[in-house]
Amino acid sequence: MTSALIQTADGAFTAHFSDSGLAGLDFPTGETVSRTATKELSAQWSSWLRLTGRALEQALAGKTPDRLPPLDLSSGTVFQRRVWNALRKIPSGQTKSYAQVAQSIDRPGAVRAVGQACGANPIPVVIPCHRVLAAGGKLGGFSSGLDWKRKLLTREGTIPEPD
DNA sequence: AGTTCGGACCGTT
DNA sequence: AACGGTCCGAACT
Repeated sequence: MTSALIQTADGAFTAHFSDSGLAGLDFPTGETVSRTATKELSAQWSSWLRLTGRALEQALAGKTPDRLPPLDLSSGTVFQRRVWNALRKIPSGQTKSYAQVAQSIDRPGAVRAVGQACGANPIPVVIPCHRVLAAGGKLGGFSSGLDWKRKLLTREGTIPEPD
């Protein structure tokens, strides 16, 4: 497992890689993060890092990444992975409510649990947890800050309701 | 139209 | 046993 910084116009994201792929992505924070120098990364990791960087840039621009590194979602429970998979099927420019996501994975009653699972998403932006809104088009929550949620949605052409 | 409240729902710690 | 990135209906303002 290693971590590396990805510079973007929106700040420095931190990507975490396991042996099987991209395992985590952190929003920019002020803190300095321990990282492995890019030149020391294995060929595999630096290749994934490039793919992640490209994908992230595109996603931040509101586009759908044309290619992704392999994702390592093994940290999640079965239920969570099911939710995350459902999230990946929401195209840019579209949104779903927590209830709709719950239905799409055949657990109509697990609305709140879906919310939890979204919050546990290890790879935000790339796995578009921001495209899930509360009922009635209201913004709902976002663990890493509603500003991000608004910003991402706006770039995708989705006009978020004021509140 | 907007708000507040209460209960029901389900996976996770 | 308690907590959520929820939802819905009821009862208010």
